[in-house]
Amino acid sequence: MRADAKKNYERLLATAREAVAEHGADASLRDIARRANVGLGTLYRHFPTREALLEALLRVNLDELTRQAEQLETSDTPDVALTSWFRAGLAFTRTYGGIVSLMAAALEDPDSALHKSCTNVRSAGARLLQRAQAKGLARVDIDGTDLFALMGALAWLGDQSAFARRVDHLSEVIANAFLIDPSGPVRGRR
Amino acid sequence: MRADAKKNYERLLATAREAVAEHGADASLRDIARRANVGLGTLYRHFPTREALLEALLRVNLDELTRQAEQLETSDTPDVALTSWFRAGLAFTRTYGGIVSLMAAALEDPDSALHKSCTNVRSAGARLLQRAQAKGLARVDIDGTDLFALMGALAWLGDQSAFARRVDHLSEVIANAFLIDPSGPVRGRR
DNA sequence: CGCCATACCGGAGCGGGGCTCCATTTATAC
DNA sequence: GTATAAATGGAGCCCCGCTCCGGTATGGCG
Repeated sequence: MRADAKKNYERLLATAREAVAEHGADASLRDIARRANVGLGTLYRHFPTREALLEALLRVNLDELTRQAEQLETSDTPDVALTSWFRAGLAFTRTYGGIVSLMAAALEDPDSALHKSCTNVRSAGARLLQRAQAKGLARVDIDGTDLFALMGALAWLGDQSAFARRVDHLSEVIANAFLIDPSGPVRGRR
Repeated sequence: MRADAKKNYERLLATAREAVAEHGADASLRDIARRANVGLGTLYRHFPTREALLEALLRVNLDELTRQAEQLETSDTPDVALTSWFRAGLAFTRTYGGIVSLMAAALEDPDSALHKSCTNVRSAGARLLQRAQAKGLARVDIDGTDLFALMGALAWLGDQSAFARRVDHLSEVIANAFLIDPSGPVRGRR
């Protein structure tokens, strides 16, 4: 890669980070190019699709999330491991607004730049789930995609200002839904 | 209202119904006007905002949903009443794609044309929930807004093609999360 | 050092969207 | 039949995503 190209690439990425943090996943690409002092054509050459740009932005975080799951796979309390990973995933979705629908779409589109990262996350979560299921600590009628879906649903709630502050509470509720507490869950605590 | 105005109003509504059914809540207003053989200005006079148009489209369904809840309030099995209303609400969100984020936003915006219908639905659901809670059949750390949020989250899942076919299953899972079965729930049935 | 192939750049241009505004047309009351 | 207020419709403005290509700068080579 030529020196000027690399410079522009990194400029774009930095600017995109700001813009997406500010306006969510559907930030204006034209605006990003403008703010990076770069032509629109340049942006599109480096990132042919919006997914490609977001992939570059999210790759680090998504890989980190997968790594975390792998690390938690050795835990001897698979239920705790599962819920804490679930929380971590949810926390990640808070870094940028509106990314979760892109990710959901990417799951089904093998050509999306986000496809691989997303399926990686899904499988990582699936393995954590399976370990919990094997010890009778989680419902067995749930699979990795269901787990991803529930995380996505909660992430969507986090994007809606009417519901955002209830996400923590609702994620507990939903976690209780797929976990099985052998000592009998204490429900309706309030 | 002048006769021609009324004619156009109804044409627009009919066309909008088709277009929104086809392209979801963010269907092109320009396109709706075109397909209704009506100027864009005419559309905007009758429906000054997109919310206003959707309000006209959804009013019937939303009122029906509220009515159903009121009817179920006399049920002597409040848990069954709650879940069947929850399902009905979910079924409603399937009539048009992408309406749920509009509704979530309307909940917090008193100026939205959809505000009243949405808060009505929320309160109707809240009453059903309270009855179930009073008989110890539902978690008490949940309120009407939480219920609305969970319905919205499932509706969002229904809009994502990767998750749509799991909605029925996941709605059972989530229903189990806020219901309390006194005989002890049979979890992980599969 | 200077030259040239080529990788790279930028933005004009296209189609489409939301929304406004007002000259023109039309319905209706008299 | 006419006056008048109501209603119309589309041109116009700005934003968007995306493509395409004439111009420009870089880096290797003589």
